[in-house]
Amino acid sequence: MGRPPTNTKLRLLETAHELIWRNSYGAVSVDGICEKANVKKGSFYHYFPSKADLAIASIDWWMTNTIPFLDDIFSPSRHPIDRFTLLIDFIYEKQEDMRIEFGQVCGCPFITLGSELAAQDEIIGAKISAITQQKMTYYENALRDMIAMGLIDENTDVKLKAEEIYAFITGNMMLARIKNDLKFMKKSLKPSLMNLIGVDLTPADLKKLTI
Amino acid sequence: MGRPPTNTKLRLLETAHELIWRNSYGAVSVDGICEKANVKKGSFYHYFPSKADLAIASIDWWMTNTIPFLDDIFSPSRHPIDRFTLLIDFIYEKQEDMRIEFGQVCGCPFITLGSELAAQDEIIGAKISAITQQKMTYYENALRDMIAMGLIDENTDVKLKAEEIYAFITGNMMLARIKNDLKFMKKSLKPSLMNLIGVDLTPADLKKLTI
DNA sequence: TAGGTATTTGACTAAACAGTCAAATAAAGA
DNA sequence: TCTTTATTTGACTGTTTAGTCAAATACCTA
Repeated sequence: MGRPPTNTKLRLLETAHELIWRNSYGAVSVDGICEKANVKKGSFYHYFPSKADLAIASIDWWMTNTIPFLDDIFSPSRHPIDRFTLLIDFIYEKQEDMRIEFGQVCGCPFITLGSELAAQDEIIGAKISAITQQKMTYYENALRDMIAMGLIDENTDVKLKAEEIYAFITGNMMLARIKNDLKFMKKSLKPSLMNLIGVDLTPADLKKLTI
Repeated sequence: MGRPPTNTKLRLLETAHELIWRNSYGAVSVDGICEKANVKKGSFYHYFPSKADLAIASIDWWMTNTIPFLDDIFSPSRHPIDRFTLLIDFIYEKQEDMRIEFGQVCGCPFITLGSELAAQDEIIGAKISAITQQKMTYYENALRDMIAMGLIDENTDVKLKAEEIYAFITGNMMLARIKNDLKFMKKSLKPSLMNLIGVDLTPADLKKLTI
């Protein structure tokens, strides 16, 4: 009964995500999103009560899209070291795709938006904090498996280490965005991360970790 | 001859820096800066050709202010380990000051602004990249001194390690801003950093590194 | 084919925005 | 006191902004 749903809402989410990721929340207007998504403004406000609400919804939508990839990458069936190297591959490939398509290394969409808006909007701050926590949980599990396998020091504080890993990857993505340059990420992020985690690899194995 | 200079330009730089740091470039208007600085709009455009120019000038001004502190912290007369622990103290104290004054952990002003604007404005991107490089040079020198003193592995790649350190500290500041929380920075940043650098400390020494 | 419902439209507002400018003013030196 | 020069003022413009709304439309079901 009634008119069936369309993909308008989805188009708005996708477009908003892309434009905000490439540029910034402040630099993107509702008009700009509507034009790119081929949606009239009235439709926009039919689906979202405000620009901020769209930004929040697009974060949720993107995270929902990302979880299956993380579930795959951090599958307990994988060797825990492979989980982290696959994670870096996943991040690098996405960044390289963006760079080729838009000429711009875009970094992490959550962190970029969170950094811009956390001080203005508590809801966004809380949302990004929750995503941060969610991602660190994947790391914690991998670290626990590494301890069980004797790959890292059994006294490793996994919560602390997960936070370190997250800050390290985040910092690198941010710098890649600012410099618009993926060299470090390509050449050094994997071996540096292995070193941070505290896993002992032979120099030969470390060399193989360049993407 | 002629009317003497005033502190108007300086007031604009200070105010712009504070407002943009606390909020974001996009959330701060020229009118807002003028009002807070008690400057009429005509005066603003007497000193700066555009809002973007003021942002760039305020970055330069802030970096110029910061250099004497970095020179002191990274003075070759200090023990290289102390240089890094003092750096973290310096960062933490500033963040804690901001949190108390404004109720908001503000993170690194350069990185926050760079992340927001790098994709829109090449000049800003290049400027922040240069500042990044400048800061890493301090780290490189300290690392070389650490090698000379036998504190870290003599095969350490100092340029690479300096980049890791910078990304790590940056990532932590960013997360502190997003979470509006300095707990990790207070409790764990110093020992985690020492671990990243690869300096061997006794557990007792590590415990002392909490701020 | 008629009725019900979600979607779409386009014209609208009011505020905020960056930036302009000619005129007024303040002070130092001659 | 007069000239010179930098600074300050406030009123102004035109554009962009987020957000509103009543009316039109599309499509499913009965």
